[in-house]
Amino acid sequence: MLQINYIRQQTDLVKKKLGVKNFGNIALVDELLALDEELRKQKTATETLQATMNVASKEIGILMGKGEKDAAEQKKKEVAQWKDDMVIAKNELDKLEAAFSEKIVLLPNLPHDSVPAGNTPGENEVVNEGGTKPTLYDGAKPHWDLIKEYDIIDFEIGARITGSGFPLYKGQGAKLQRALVQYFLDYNTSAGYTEYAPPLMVNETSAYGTGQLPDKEGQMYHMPADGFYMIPTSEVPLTNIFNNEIVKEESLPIKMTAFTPCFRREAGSFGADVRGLNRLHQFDKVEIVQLVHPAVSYDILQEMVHHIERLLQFLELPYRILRLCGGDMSFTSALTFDFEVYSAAQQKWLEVSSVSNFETFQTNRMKIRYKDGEGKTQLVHSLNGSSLALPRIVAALLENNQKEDGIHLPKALHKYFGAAKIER
RNA sequence: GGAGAGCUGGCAGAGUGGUCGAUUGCGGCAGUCUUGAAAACUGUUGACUGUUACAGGUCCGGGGGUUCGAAUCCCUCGCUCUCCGCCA
Repeated sequence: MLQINYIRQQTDLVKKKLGVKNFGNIALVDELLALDEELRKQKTATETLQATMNVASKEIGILMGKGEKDAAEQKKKEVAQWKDDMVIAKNELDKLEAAFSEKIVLLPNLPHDSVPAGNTPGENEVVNEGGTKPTLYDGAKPHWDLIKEYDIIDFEIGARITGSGFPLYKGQGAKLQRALVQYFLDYNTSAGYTEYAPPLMVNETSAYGTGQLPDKEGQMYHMPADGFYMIPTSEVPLTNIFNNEIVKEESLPIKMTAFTPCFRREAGSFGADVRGLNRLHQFDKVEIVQLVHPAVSYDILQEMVHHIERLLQFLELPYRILRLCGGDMSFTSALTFDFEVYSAAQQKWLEVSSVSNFETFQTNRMKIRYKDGEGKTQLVHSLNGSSLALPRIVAALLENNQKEDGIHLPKALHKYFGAAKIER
């Protein structure tokens, strides 16, 4: 969440940047500032009264200690008179604080200066492309047909067990998942990321910390009996590992990676986008997260982009990298690069990774800080990216590499899959 | 699931209604000593908020209550440990 001090000092800039993000309620900034002023006034008044009462209470204590009971009783009566005022002042303060915190979490992160204006995916800026689109043979099919032909993923049975969007991987399909996960994790850990296997459900505080709440309330599976949410991405538990900690400056950057299934309700999604593996309620993903020194966060963002780009090159998939425009960026992000791979049979670009710098937006909520050279506590910057989301990678691998004699896997996977191709 | 015991500063661990934001030890930092280090000794050392700076306010697992005053008493939730039950 944004820092009120910054909003106070840079009001016009904040409004301008919210405009770039296509935020609909810029008047909220002025509402917040008014509320903030009232809040601080009330706070001063309440605290002054509190200070007076504290002094008097202390005096009573001293009188009691000396055994001057009558004087103490007299003083007690005096202090009791202020109590009602205190209750009123405190109530007012609580009300203002609740109103304030309810509103400040509605402001999205501010976009970085390099974020292009725009509201639709079409306005995203292609910053790099790589690989070559394959030429498919005559009998080529989209992946939803291939998975049946090879009997590697079954949506019908998954739907019977749970519901639509919960695929059942089978045989070579299940093994391919395992191979990809293993490969991605090895690739990340060899780049210095520490591997974690975090909880798959999180509590409300954690979901709030990374910004899923209150923004994405309806998109997570919720367990009301226990107050838990199924994670939509391992970003949530990973980033929360350092929740409320002051880390050593020299321990930065903190690099984390994890494989987890991800759960998304995808309420409101429909149409051709959801066909086959393109959009699921449960899918596997390997994630990278970094907590870094603010001075270098944009260098690290570039480093993470290169890290993921190389991974796609190893997978020999045609890809492109997009700098998201203001209106297409997530609520929490300051700058995001999306990676898409080309899935040849459905002739579509599929998003397989999203790499973002959140600056202090998440760490301000989670209070993840370090002490700088002068001993002052500062918020670290948080970044994350998918490396990678599996289903669409699988879709592209199947479609792009299909041949008469099977699906030829990229070299990098042979060792992990234990074979060079998927056979009928 | 049942019974019991706990939750205090980076860690250990005192504190059971009043000058307690908290004794002490360890650790950290600085200094003395030393060629250097260790040891010893001395000093210093929580976070948030706030102020030009001071002051002030808040924080002893979370929330609520009693009281002039709560780390301390009460309620409630969470977590940890021990025992029993069940179980991958």
